[in-house]
Amino acid sequence: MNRLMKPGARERETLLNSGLLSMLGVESVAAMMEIAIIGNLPARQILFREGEPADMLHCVLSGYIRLYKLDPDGREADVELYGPGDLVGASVVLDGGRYAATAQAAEPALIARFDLKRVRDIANRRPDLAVALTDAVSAQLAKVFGCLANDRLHTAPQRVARYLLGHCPQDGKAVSFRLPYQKSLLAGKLGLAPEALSRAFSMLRDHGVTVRGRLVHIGDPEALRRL
Amino acid sequence: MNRLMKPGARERETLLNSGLLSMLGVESVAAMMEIAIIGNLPARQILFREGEPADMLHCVLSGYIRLYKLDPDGREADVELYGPGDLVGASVVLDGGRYAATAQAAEPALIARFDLKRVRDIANRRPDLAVALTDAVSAQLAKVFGCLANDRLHTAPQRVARYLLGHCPQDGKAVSFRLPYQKSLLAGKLGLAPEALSRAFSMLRDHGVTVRGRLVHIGDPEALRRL
DNA sequence: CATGTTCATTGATCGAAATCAATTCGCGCT
DNA sequence: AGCGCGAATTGATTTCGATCAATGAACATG
Repeated sequence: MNRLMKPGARERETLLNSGLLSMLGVESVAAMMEIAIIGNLPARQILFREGEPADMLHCVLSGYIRLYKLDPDGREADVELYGPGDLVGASVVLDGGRYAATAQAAEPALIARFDLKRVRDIANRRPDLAVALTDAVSAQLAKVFGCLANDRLHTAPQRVARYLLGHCPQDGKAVSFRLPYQKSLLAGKLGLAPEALSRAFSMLRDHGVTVRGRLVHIGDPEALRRL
Repeated sequence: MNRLMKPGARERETLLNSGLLSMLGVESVAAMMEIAIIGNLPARQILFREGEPADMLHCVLSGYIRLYKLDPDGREADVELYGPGDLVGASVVLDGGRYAATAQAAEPALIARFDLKRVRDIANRRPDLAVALTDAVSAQLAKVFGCLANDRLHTAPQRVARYLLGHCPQDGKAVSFRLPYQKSLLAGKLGLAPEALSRAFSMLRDHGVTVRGRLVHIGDPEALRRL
């Protein structure tokens, strides 16, 4: 990783608004800031690999981090996609565990890193950190439950429709917005091959969805909700 | 729920060996025992429903609890299956969240219930509880990641083979064992229709797996590992 | 021991999505 | 603005698993 450094003003600002730090009291925030190390990752850089001893907790400041598992013959399955404010690597038992999956920068990214041992030390002294960690991991667990059920219950076009709805600024009226990352990433996140995502988009054309490049226009959100 | 009661000697013993309590110091154990309520559930009883305000944490003492999500038209997708020692309902933010899925007793079950507010109070005083909770939820998260990747990467027979291998007492030699629950439950856990599980078993017959009722015999674990 | 009910298996059909292959498009570069 | 490469689309094919329907096995019940 390039350019390890202490957090500057910008990074502190972003960290303060992150899922984890925003839950903490001022003293715990200070303690975490103290041990934070900022690093920037070039695209495709591996943050950690499945099975490695886990020694770091990470928080995304900008960019996206893809979490995936490998099968014996090298195929990859994405299990999570972390964006700004998200905690990466919390699926690890706080003490002495190993990473459950591989994390890779999907694009150039800025992250904060925390030494896991020191996090644990702080958590043992400051319950608000421990509780905030539990909350963060619980929220992730709930999200993955949703993803798993979504996979098992819905077809590709339905999953895409739900994703779009979840990213509509408001509800009810027509909207346009930009996909936050490239389509192959989105496909992975939804558990689809890129081709399947493409086909899903073209089916949704009949339901008022227009896509050009990363620009998506949704004519009638209600129609999408009904599938 | 029938017969609410304080934990007796048997229940205390089981609780002490549970995933959560076994990680705690004696004082935290005592505090948790203090607020534990034992209940037994008849088969099919609902413990809580998706979307309800979450006010209880549960620990399975015996039996199995099925966690599932519903889609609009009433179809169910199992997302987790909890057995003795497992923590149910931890996918809930500790403060004021709602249950992310529905929990149902898959068979007659004995559980311990903890008032979530009081758990949070204890966690705020006793870091070891907060940290143990984080660990428990982290472990669940890692497990679900594995499940999601498994779903996306492997076919039905492969998933069944992996399940069987994961439940083999030892490795390398032929073994027999009993499925811990009925096959329809196993099918749900693996994200399969019961028919698909049946077919998977019959394919595995050609690879040294014999099934009669709940009894499974595995002739050559190595053959299974190679698919 | 008989009986009814739930659970499991088997067969046949259908639909959804992975895969392979071939263009085409969009985007970053100079 | 045009170039070039990776990303995205489209088409054809195949595989896998859901679903429906019917039979068979296991189990609790009286």
